[in-house]
This record gives sequence, structure tokens and C-alpha cells, in this order.
Amino acid sequence: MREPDPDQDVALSDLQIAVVRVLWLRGETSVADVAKVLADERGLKHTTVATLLTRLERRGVVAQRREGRQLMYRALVSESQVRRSMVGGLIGILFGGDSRELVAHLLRESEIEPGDIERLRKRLKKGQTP
Amino acid sequence: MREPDPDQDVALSDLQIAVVRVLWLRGETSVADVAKVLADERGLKHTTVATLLTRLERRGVVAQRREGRQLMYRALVSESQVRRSMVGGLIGILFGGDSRELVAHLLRESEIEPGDIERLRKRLKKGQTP
DNA sequence: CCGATTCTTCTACAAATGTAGTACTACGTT
DNA sequence: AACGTAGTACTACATTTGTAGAAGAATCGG
Repeated sequence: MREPDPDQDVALSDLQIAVVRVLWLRGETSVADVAKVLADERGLKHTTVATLLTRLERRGVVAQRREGRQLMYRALVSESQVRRSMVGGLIGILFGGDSRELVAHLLRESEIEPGDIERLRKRLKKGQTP
Repeated sequence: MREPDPDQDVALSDLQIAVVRVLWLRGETSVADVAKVLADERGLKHTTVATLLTRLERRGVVAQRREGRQLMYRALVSESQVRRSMVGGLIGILFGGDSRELVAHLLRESEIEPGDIERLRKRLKKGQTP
């Protein structure tokens, strides 16, 4: 019930990501099952999760399919897409659009150490693009 | 008119950052001057900017000082703080809290090239912590 | 002194978000 | 057949955000 969304700028809130993450991990999932996870993780009620899913569906972030009385949901955006979009957004507004500045920040703030980067480089070279 | 805010988790919207950025660049600035910049940059009206600043003041992100009839505003949070907080937040929700994964993402998505990192490393080594 | 201008303060309002209760429906069970 | 149960759909409501007009006060220009 939504235009297939040509994607781009998929900015999701913390909570919304938590919801979609369940779908990323388990593929198509019933509302009840998503709710179970989120109830556990954050004490959310059934209906809250249902509302969240409905809204995400309206936005074209997930798709629903009727299975008897139940609704099954699956993500229409991949985690990579969301990452790309949100990291890109952050770089745009906080680092003048220069991603290297973000890395510089990470190094400077000791969020990562130079050694980490070496290891990443090697890993990447070996061609792992999970 | 706000508790000095012990800082931490300073998540600002795009627009809010645009406002605060003016203060970062020019130090204490009058509403009119901030408004001038934002009117230019985004076609915002005076009163919109005034509202924005009032709200940021209420949240303890900026401080106001009365100068005759005018209000002068200055940022109470630094760009680094905001960057730390927001980058940290993103890493938390999108990369399982592991900042190295963010770098991996950046490399993978070709948002940066390995050569860039070399250069950054050298720059950092020379002790520039701007 | 008076009108035009400048500024701040209030109020308004729509959209998005977080949270959930209520109502209605279809099911499975004695 | 009657009931509790599971599920979805609607409605509700507070907050935050983006935008701005209206009102009122103070100031400037003549």
C-alpha cells in the first residue's frame, strides 16, 4: 500500500531502527514476534509495536503481507542502505560533507586506534564485503 | 534561565546545528545577525530564528545575554561535543557500539579511500589536535 | 512629538514520534 | 453455543520540531 520507495535518505529514529533490526535479523516476522523481542528489549507493549510497524509501512520502510489473521512484515530497506544514508547525513551536517573529517574525528577522539585501521585495511584487501 | 547542563547526549537536528554553527563561527551573536545568516542560507524568517534560539536556550544548548533591547546568544556546547555525542549515538544504534565498524563501513562504501587514512595518520602523528 | 522600524514575546499549527488503550473480529475450546 | 484469546484497526495524547504571524515595547528619524 505504498509506492515502492526509490530509496534515499532513510533516516530512522533509534526506536524505529530497533524495530527494523528485528526484521533484518529474522526476515519476515509476525507482529507478535517483533513485539516479543521489543517487549523484552524495551518493555514496549504489543499495540505500540503494531503502531510502529504500521507507520513504517506507511513510509515504505517495511512491507506487510497478510497471513490469515496475522500480518507479516519484512524490511524494504537494508541495513547498509540505512547506514549509508544516516552516516552520509551526519557527515553532511557535522563534517562539511567530508567523510575523511569523520575518520579524523574518530582517531582524534580515540574512538579508534591507528592499529585498528591497519587491521581493517587488511581485512578489506582480502575482499570481505559482507 | 537554565541549569548549566552537565552535557552529554547533545543530539541536535539539522536545523538546530545550522543555528548553533553560526554561534560557533562568530561567537556571541545577536538574534538579528544569526537570522541574517539563516535567512540567506535557508530562507528562514526572523521570528523563526528567534523561536529556535529560545528553544535551544531552554534546553541549555546556548545561553542568552541581554544587551540593551537585544539578546545576544552564545553556544554552550562545542562542535566537538556535539560531534562526539552524535557520532557516538550513531555508532551505538547502527554499528553495535563498535566504532571500527563505522570505519569499515566508510571504507567499504568508498566514502573514503585507504590513501586518505594514511594521510590522516600522518597528520595526527604530527600532533594536530585542532 | 509622531510615525516607521526593530526586537522580543506569545500564540498557533501541522507533522512526526513515543506510547498505549479500546473496540471489534476471528478462533479455538469446553 | 458461549467464552476467553489473539490480533488488527482506530483513536488518543503528550512532546518535539519546523515555521511563522500578531502584539507590544522601545528606538530612530524627522
